[in-house]
Amino acid sequence: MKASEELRYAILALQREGNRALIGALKPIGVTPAQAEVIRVLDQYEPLTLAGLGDLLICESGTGPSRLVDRLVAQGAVLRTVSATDRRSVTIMLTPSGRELSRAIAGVENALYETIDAAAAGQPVEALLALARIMLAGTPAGTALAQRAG
Amino acid sequence: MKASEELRYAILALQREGNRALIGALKPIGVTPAQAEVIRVLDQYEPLTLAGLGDLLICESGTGPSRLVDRLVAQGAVLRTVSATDRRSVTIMLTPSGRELSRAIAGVENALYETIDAAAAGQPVEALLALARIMLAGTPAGTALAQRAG
DNA sequence: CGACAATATATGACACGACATGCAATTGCA
DNA sequence: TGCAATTGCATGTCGTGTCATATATTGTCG
Repeated sequence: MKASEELRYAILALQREGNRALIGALKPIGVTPAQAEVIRVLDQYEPLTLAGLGDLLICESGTGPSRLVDRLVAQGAVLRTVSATDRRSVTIMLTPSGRELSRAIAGVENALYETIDAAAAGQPVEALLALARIMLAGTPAGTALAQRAG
Repeated sequence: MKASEELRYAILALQREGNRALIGALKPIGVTPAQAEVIRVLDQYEPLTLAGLGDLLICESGTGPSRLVDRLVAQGAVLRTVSATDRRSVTIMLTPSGRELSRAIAGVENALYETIDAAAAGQPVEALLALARIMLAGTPAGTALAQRAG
C-alpha cells in the first residue's frame, strides 16, 4: 500500500476510533462530541452568531449548525436570541447549565489529552502538526483550527 | 492550545476536508466514499461475508455494513447470496459493473494520492504513520488497516 | 433428541454531515 | 425611494455511523 493511501486511511481510522472513545467518555455527561465542541467554543468565544460559530467549528455543518444548536437549546445548554441590530442573525450564548456542562466536558477532554500524550510520547508531534497545517491551508476547517489554536 | 488538543482537531479537520474532497471527486462516478471503500476492498478480497467485509473496512459500520451493502446491491455493483454451507451468513461479490466501478474509483484515488504526495513532500510521513500505528494498536480500525496495508 | 447458548445478519432509533432550496431581513445602488 | 442582490438562517433530503434490539440459523451439551 502506498504511503499516501495508508496516510488517508490512518487519518480516517484515528478519527473514527477517537470519536468512538469520546462518545463513550461523554455519554455520562449527556452530550455528543459535536455538541461538546459547540459548548467549548461558546465558553471561550461567546457571544457568537450562528455563522460565527460555524466558522470556528471543525465539525462545521455546511450552511450552518442550526440543528446542532437546536438540540442544545432544547436541552437548556445554550440560549438563542434574535439580534436587535440585525433581525436576520441570532445571538448564541451559554446558559449557566451550559457553562457547568463545559467544565465537565473539559475534564473529559483533559483525560483524553493525557491518553494522547502518553501514546505520542517521544514522537515528533510538532512535525505532524506542521504537516497538517500545510494540508489544511486555505480550507474552512484549517482556518477554524488556526484561529482556535491562537 | 495544547499539542494533543491541536492534534485531535487536526485529525478531525483532515478527515473532514479529505472526505469532502473525495465526495466531489467521486460524484461523477456515482458512489460515496464509504461505498467506494467497499468496492475497492471487495475487488481485492472477494468473496467475503458481511462480517468479513466489516473487519476489513476502516469505516466499519458497527454490527455490520448491511445497509451499506444494500445500496450497492440496489445499484447493481455487488451480488449478495446466502451461503450454501451456513444459511446465516451471506456471500458478497462484485458484479462486472462493480468491477468497472472499481477501476474508475482507482483512478480517482490515484489522483488524490498524488495531491497528498505533493502536499506532504519533504514531510515525515513515515513518522506520522508510525504514530498512527501506535495509537491504533488493538482497535478494530487499526487491525483492518494493518491487514490491508499488508 | 431437545433446550440453550452462540453466531450472522437485519432493523429501528437517533444524531450527525453534506448538499440544495427557501425565506425573511438588510444592503446597495440607480 | 424602490427594487434587485446579498446575507443569515431554517429546512428537506440522503447517506452514513453508532448503539440497541430482533430474528434466524447453527453449534453444544445434557
